[in-house]
Amino acid sequence: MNDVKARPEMEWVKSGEVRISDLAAELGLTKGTVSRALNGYEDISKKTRKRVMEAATKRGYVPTTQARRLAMGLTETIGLVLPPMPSQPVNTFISEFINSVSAALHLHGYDLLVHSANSEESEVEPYRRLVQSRKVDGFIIFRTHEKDPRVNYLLNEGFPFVTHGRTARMAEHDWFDIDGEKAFRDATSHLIKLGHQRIGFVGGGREFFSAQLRLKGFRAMLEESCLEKVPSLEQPGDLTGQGGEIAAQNLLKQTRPPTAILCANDASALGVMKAARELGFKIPEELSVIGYDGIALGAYIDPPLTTLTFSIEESGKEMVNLLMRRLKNPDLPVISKLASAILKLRGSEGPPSSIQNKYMENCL
Amino acid sequence: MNDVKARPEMEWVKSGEVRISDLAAELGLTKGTVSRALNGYEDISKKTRKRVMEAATKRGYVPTTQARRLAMGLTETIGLVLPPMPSQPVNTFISEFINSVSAALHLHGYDLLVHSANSEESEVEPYRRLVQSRKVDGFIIFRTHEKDPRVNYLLNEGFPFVTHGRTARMAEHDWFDIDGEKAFRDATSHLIKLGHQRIGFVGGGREFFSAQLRLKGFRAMLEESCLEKVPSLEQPGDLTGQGGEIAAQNLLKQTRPPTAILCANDASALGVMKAARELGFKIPEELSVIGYDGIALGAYIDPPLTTLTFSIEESGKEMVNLLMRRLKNPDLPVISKLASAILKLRGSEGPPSSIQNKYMENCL
DNA sequence: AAAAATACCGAAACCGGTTTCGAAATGATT
DNA sequence: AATCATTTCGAAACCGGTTTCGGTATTTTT
Repeated sequence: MNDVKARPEMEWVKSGEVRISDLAAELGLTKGTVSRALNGYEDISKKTRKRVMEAATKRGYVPTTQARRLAMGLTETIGLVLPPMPSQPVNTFISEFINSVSAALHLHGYDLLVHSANSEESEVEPYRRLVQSRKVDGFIIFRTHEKDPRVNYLLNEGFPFVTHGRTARMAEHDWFDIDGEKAFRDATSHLIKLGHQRIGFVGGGREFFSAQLRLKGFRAMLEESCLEKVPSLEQPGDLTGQGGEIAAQNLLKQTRPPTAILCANDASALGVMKAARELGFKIPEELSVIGYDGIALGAYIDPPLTTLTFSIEESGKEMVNLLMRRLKNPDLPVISKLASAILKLRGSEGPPSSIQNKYMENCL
Repeated sequence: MNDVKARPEMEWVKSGEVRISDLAAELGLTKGTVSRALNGYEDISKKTRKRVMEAATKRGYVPTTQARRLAMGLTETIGLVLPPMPSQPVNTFISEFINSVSAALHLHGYDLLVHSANSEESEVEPYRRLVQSRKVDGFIIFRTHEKDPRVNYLLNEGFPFVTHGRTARMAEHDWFDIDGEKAFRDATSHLIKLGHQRIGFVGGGREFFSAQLRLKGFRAMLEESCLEKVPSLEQPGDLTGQGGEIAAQNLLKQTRPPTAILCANDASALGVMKAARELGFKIPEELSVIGYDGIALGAYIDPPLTTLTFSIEESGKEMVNLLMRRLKNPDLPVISKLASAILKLRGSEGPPSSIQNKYMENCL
């Protein structure tokens, strides 16, 4: 029927009825002794330890978390504040990220407290509340800004945290990031090698540092390849499908539209593809599109979306490792880890149609 | 620069340094009195209450959560256990759901503890751990099975919870659900009215009760419309894109393939569309496809996916309301709420090509 | 003005653990 | 056998709040 009776020794005793004092009384010991026996202190004889542990499992004793945490002065909980979401419907990233972070934390005996952000109040307010009420021992922050008020606040408080993404103060805190700059250099280079000369770029909002770095990688590769930087080919976006649509319209209605568009994430890439279809551009024959994020869904559309992908699970694990290290020893020097995204060719890019290929100039 | 100095009265005092005993000493009161003053007890004079509250805000006092919770014997925390995720890549639902639940809980002063499930262990194990260690006061469960071991366990323990989705024991616990049966009746009816006679169905795995109900709605409407039930047109699925692909191949390679396919969720619908493209079926001219979930991304593919949609935010809110009611008074009779999904026509369905329309028979 | 009722606050127990300290019991040393 | 070192556990403080109970001080009643 179910797993409930998989533990015969529990004899249908409801959980959570037995306290440490019950156990102590039953064994003729004090609760201090029982506690030390259970926690592996050295000053407990093998015999009593065995006796205590057997009684504990027999009675199904599990220490009450709240009491333990109060006594030990820590919460064994990490906070994760979700960004306001109305603007980000296509967010498969977040659930995977939460899942991997939660799993990694669990290995260290930590819990994950997920808090939602209220878009009306300041971005730091949730953090402040969690810090002041001492609900968490540390934070995992993602979607960093270059000047990030959350980072400023926590640094000022001396409160532990790790970011997913760099900030202007990255020398002062632990962080994990994907090398978006290199990723976009790679993607740009790939397009250039295919023969593209006019490449559009759909950005991800000035507020996100990572989006800036992606743009930087794009520009760097253009320059390296002696392609002129055309301001009108760089369109702002907002990491949403809608933003991608608008940006694509701005790009494709130009007299000399780009033959390829690089997008700051997959959601905008989908918007770009939609707008392109509506304007009669065939992908990839007349327009190459490349996204970033590697969302699984991209493999199911037509044509499948070429994208830059990375392991969300690894991200979660690494960040948890960084944070645990920091919690164990707050005085360690800050460290960081930069992982790389890989270009996953799925078919939404290809060589440009021959017409345009006149403007090729030698780089030297 | 940031919001840190938005509170001048705090004077750069690090948070969390002041305890209730400090406050009491400073005011010449006992901590009991301070506590009662802060918590609105009636036996405190207006004057002292004012004095206490002013001192509290001035010193930036915030009670330590762990201590409060221990004293009050509750955790003010709700647990949410994520299903093992490797099989569910297209999961925009979860993040939105977490967000809305978290926001709703926050209004009641509750926190959300998100736990990940380990696919190797029993499904109830995470719940058991959280119950025994008293980390949460209640659970929010989603993706229910008809015979759900988690529900069995919690009912047996008498532990509060609400499910998103019904179960075989739905008379014994609070639940919220979308009326998937009606939704699929509607969708099927819509297809029939368009002229479809052979409609395929891609299921969602026998283990999910909701998927069963969707199938039930599909069958009911077929029968109501005097269309014969063709077993080979009902394919099992697993709520993933891959499952959809396989199911679609099984359907479309038949000698008389369906002219429309109804899918248990959007992810499988995307798989179906991919397989259909690869087999040369034009959507919606030669094949109509309808999904379920209303994922935002469906609007960006070609053709945009017609789907059954519902408000995730409402789901979260309602479930939290049900759970809060239960926590306040555990002895109340169980209640439930059934919301309905609406058919969102986006273009992946249409009338069948004329060839097939021979088999129309009169229903009476 | 004495008695009764009320307002207000202190004292102390309590929530359920952890950890320090010291004492008793045991074993080793000379 | 007396002394010293070790092992092992009890006692009690502590974490930081909440809540019950009872006792003054004050006000109201008669």
